[in-house]
Amino acid sequence: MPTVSSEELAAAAGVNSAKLRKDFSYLGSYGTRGVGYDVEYLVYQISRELGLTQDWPVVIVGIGNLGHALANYGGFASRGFRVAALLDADPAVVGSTAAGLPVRHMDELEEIVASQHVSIGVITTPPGAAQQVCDRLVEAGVTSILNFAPTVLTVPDGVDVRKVDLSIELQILAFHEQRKAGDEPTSGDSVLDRAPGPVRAAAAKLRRAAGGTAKSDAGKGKSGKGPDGDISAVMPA
Amino acid sequence: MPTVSSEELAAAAGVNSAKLRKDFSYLGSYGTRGVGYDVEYLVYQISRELGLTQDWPVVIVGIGNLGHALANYGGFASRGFRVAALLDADPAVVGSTAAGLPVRHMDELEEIVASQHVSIGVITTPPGAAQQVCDRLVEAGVTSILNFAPTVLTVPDGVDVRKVDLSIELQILAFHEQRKAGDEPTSGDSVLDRAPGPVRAAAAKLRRAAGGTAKSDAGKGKSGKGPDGDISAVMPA
DNA sequence: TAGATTGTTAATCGATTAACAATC
DNA sequence: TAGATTGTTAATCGATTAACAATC
Repeated sequence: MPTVSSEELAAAAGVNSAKLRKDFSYLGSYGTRGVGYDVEYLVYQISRELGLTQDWPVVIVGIGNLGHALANYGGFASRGFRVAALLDADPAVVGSTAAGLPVRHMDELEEIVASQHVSIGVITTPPGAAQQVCDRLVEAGVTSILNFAPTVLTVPDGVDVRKVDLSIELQILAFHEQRKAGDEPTSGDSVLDRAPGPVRAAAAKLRRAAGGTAKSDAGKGKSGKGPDGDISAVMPA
Repeated sequence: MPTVSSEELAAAAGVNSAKLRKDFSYLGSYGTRGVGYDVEYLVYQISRELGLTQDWPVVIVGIGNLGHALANYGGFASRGFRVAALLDADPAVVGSTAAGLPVRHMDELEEIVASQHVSIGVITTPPGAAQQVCDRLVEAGVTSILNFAPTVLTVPDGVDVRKVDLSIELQILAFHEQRKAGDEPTSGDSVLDRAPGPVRAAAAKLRRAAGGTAKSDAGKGKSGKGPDGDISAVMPA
């Protein structure tokens, strides 16, 4: 399939074709009127804009179960992420092997970051060590940090931090479960249903989205899609 | 602090107070005019609506590094999630202990789900086993599945699946890194800047959001917040 | 009563989408 | 040329927010 139309792509993604064309137009004019988009060229342009064509060396600090799991994670390599080093402060762990790489001591951090031009660090330490590790990463020159520790990190301006809370998705599932069960004290209804007119309508809409069959893959039509179907809007950050 | 006003809460959260009041109103009228919201009562009502006051037994299938890490994850218990069982198909793993719980054989799945009323299953198996495990969870009565395997699962209507891709957040960081570096081939500018008028403005807005200091915690003012600051809008699902 | 603050209406703002000129 | 499809404008839709009556 050498080319694809906005209509086809939009149908596959479950979105409006005008929105798709408009979104693409922000990247430039990569389509051909009367023909569509060249698939290979489009994939390249989008990949490039998202930074997926670059090689990103990362260090993982804290090689417990989660650090191990991430080191082995297949999805990293395919997105251009390369594990430059695994680091730990525990002498009992240093020297062992994970995902074919040796675990090195934290003291080597600065040298590794400098020599391999590492700009992204992943923190998988226990919560108590996270801020200290973060400070050291920043000091060494890392400017983006992915934090799996349940700790809110403080960083200087110019450094990005993203926090991954592994229980967020479980909370979203539980929210839906609760609504599937319809086990509210009063007659199976949520407080939302006791609210007046427009609120009740919004509640019904929420319930349809929650009880629907929102799959993890896109393109199964429009039900459960869009802002109304995204219950994460009402979940805490 | 027994009560709090929408103005205070909005300032702390970095949102508009009218929006906060409107959002709260969807849960009911829990405030008192001239006074504000009773903190304890509000926390309870929101927790209840989100399902955080319930106990949710979950099974974790696939006790490799990631399964181990999740079993040990402190955030689960505090959100009402209780690990009902750890399961694996590998006889070499069955019988070992993780997070103080014995790893049990997959053959016990059906009995555990039925007797402990498990409605949520977590899949941390290798990708090749995920669909098979998923089918069996569904057959056993599980209606919500959290999938960490890099596999798109097919489930019947009425079953919710959420897929966790551990590299998504890394991709977002890399996207920002790319823009910090400003290392586009042509004079440090993105293709976005070569687009006409309104598009260039949107691109500049995106760059401000990307290059800004978006921290993982809320409440540091409005910069980098809101839809414009959420780069995930342009990331693939 | 006077001051404070909610809950909600109405105005504003921005995002989505229908429509269509441009053009392959 | 006729048909197809993009890129963009203008209309529509929905979400956010200013404003304020209700009321503690």
